[in-house]
Amino acid sequence: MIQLAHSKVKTLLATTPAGQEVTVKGWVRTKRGNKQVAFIALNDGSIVHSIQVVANPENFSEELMKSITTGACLKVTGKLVESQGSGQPVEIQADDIELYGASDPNTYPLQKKGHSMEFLRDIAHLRPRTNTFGAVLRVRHAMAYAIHKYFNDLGFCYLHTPIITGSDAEGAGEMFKVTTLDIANPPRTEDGKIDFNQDFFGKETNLTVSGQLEGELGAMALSDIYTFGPTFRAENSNTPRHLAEFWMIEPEMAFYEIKENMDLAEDFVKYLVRYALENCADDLSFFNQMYDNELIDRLKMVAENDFIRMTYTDAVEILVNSGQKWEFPVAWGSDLMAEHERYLVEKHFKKPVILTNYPKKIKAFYMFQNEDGLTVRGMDVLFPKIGEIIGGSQREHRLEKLQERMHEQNIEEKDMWWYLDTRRFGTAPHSGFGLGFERLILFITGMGNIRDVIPFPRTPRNAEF
RNA sequence: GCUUCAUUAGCUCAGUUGGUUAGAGCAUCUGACUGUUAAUCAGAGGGUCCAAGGUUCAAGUCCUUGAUGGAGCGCCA
Repeated sequence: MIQLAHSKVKTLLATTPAGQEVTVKGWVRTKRGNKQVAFIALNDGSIVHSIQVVANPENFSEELMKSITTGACLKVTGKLVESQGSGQPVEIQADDIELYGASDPNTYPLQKKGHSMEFLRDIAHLRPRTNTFGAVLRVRHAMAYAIHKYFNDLGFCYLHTPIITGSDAEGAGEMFKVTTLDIANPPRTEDGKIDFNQDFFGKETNLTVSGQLEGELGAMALSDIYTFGPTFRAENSNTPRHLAEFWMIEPEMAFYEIKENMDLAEDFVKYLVRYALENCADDLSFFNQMYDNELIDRLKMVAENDFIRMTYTDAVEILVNSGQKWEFPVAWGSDLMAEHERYLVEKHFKKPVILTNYPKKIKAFYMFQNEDGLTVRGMDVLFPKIGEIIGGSQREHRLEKLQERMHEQNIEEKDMWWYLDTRRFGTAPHSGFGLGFERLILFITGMGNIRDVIPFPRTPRNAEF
């Protein structure tokens, strides 16, 4: 493995200090002290903590000492010793300091004290340098790794589904158009419509809103696949839980029925929560202390307890008999509103809930139809605070039943010939679901707004950076 | 998209019933201090009160419109 001449802060903080010479490189968080001694908190993003560099100003030029301000980048060489102060186990007695890049304190926007999340969003190019975003980005990385590890260990195959898609029947919301046509003066057909035959792909194309349909094609050959990639929805959604560009994990499994689908979803999420508790302890402690005192307790609760599983019909009965006053009335056949889902998860059960067997009229055409003729085998996993974290279903694998639903929803068979082929040739029961990656990170970190768990959020009227 | 709240110093905010020269903490700068921990102490500088229009003798404050941001809701992951 590569050996660098400098050490990460994370490594040094876990090293037994014996006066050994070390070199560290990072960005200054704070400097304090007097003419006799200066304390520099240096952070390189390897861990939420900074390392304390102790410098005797007499050993360095006045110009250098003045340049060491919040945000400046330094290379420090010195002796790693046990700290005389009580705030940290080790510190570096600096012998040599090199200034890589100064940072004018009058114009550098980050200060040592707290900033609002809204302000930090305006300087998203610099916010990774804060404790909070460093921690978010490390947790985000750890969760991405854990997702691949989980599925790899289970023998799933990572399938790359297309980002540019030519299918417009997915029905998961408004799509972003992809075109190379001159939008000011597009070519027209004889009847005046835009002639997409002259476009790059020779047809109308969009950014994907889901990799599911292509994922099913993979599952019908490799048995168990998952996708993990960016997803785009051109919906004008202005909430702390929606992004126009987000990342989604979509496993798709041949031979899984709805029960196995729920088992996998529950095991998967619990694994990720346990992984975070075991591997992101420093960052989770930081979030628990700074943002949400109940975060770690809540994560443990999710990791250690079974999720509630119940049908839509039973949930409606609970809601009707709850005695609550609803802004939207509860009735069998209508979709559950946020207030209903929150009541079930946060008040009634106080733990995650998986709802299944929804009325077919409110769910997508591809969901498996139950014997009752009324419901389909969809499932939603509902979490406290963030609501729906997973949506999925057992898929309708019977050709005639699938065609029937497509006709009812006016979906053209000719546009979906390749999807229907899986039902024509060796069809099999299969299931899958979608996990919103950023919603997972919201839950794991306890952050309140989805725009603060992705490096560069894309939302209506905002595509800066 | 709907509803609602907000926008005052670099940041976070206060600003009373519309009334003289718009304040605080932090940050910055200067000085003090021999080990600090969001260091502390003393002083200084720092303002197009979101924009445009209106009411009024007088607007940061009231009205209208717009912009931006937050929250709730819808759509969903």
